[in-house]
Amino acid sequence: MAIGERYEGIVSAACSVIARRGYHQASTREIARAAGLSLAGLYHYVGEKDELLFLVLDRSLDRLLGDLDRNVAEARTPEDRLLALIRTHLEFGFHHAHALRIINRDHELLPEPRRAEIAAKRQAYLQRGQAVLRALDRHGRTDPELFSATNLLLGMLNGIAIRPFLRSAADARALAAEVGGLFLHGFLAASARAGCRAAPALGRPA
Amino acid sequence: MAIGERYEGIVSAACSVIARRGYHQASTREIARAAGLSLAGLYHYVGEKDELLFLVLDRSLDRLLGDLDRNVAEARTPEDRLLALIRTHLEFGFHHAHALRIINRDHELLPEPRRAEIAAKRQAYLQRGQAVLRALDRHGRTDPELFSATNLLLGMLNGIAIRPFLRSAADARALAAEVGGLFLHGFLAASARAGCRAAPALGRPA
DNA sequence: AGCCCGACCGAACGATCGTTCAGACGGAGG
DNA sequence: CCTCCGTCTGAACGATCGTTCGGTCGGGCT
Repeated sequence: MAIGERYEGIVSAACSVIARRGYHQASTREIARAAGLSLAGLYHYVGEKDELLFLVLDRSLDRLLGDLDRNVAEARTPEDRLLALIRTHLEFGFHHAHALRIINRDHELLPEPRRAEIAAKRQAYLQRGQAVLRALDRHGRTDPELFSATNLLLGMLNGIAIRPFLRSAADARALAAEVGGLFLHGFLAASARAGCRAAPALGRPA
Repeated sequence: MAIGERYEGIVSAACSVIARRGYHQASTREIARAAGLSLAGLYHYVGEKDELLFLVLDRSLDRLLGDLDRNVAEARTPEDRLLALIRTHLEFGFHHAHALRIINRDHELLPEPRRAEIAAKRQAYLQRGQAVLRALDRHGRTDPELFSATNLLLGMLNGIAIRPFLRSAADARALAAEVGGLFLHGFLAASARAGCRAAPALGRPA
């Protein structure tokens, strides 16, 4: 077995066990068993349990950010960049469901200073989304408004990326188109600041 | 101290501690301390730790469903019913942030059979949302499409209800109007089934 | 051959967990 | 007065947790 291969096996075992049981319920013994090592053998490779969670989070966020930057860079229009972001997130949720689950559920459980390092990468992801929306804005939205809109979008994506909606890669792409259409129309049309009540062109006169 | 008052104090102490620390990290000793009892005193009122989580979830979901039904019944149009749902959810998130956090984060941790009982109430809430969207649909969406749209909407709401966006009740109302406008435009305008690419009236000719 | 060192294991450490039990306290009912 | 019962407690139980330590094994180097 090549060196480092064991290490990869440990990280992926930790990802699987932590995703299924939650970080604090995932015992080091169970992770060691999933990785095919004894408990002491696991501690030969990692210093403490926190390091396992950090490894999973750090690698997953790096991959997600890499996918996002690659896919957004290929898009030519602001609309396509939004659709690329949505598609990237949903495809990541399909291909790495365990990792996304941990990112959204267990990211607060890390002790400092590793928690800050992960939080920075999460914020970097949020800012990518905010930049995409800013380029798309027609209403002169302020930064706080764009920030909350970004959270709305990511909330939508995470709400469906976790649950078993995505059974195939085609599902992910179709759902991306659906979410893209819905959010794009709403974001472009809605006047965000005023408490506008309903769509004016509803065919229902007051 | 009136009878039952202690019980209420225990439930609210459990809600606070579980929300802050997570269910499995919230020890029965800490909950007892927060309720002003000894550990054994807590067990005089509660059979096991699971019961504490169940009590918090059950009461919170009852209150959320009650609020929703009351507010939706007051609305006269399908659009207003959607806005009432959004406002109800965000106001619940503001007034009972601890409870909503537990509902969204710890609802899977209950053992059977209580887990099924809570899941039924969660599904009842989802179906309320699905019914509101069905009445609003113009595109003849199928039930699975309405189901995923409901999850999109609730994902948006939970994404912002958790984080410290809501600093005041006025914030909750303003954000409800913003979310309502955004989602309503998107839901009414988007053609959900086809993979429509971008808004056609963007002023950008292909 | 002798040696070293990374890989790995069995067994144990102290801490904390959920839960239980025998009993103390105090007021109500006889 | 005594007794009963609901309320509440200190102290402990066994289980499981994260972590550590002493030691074994085997292949590469000299």
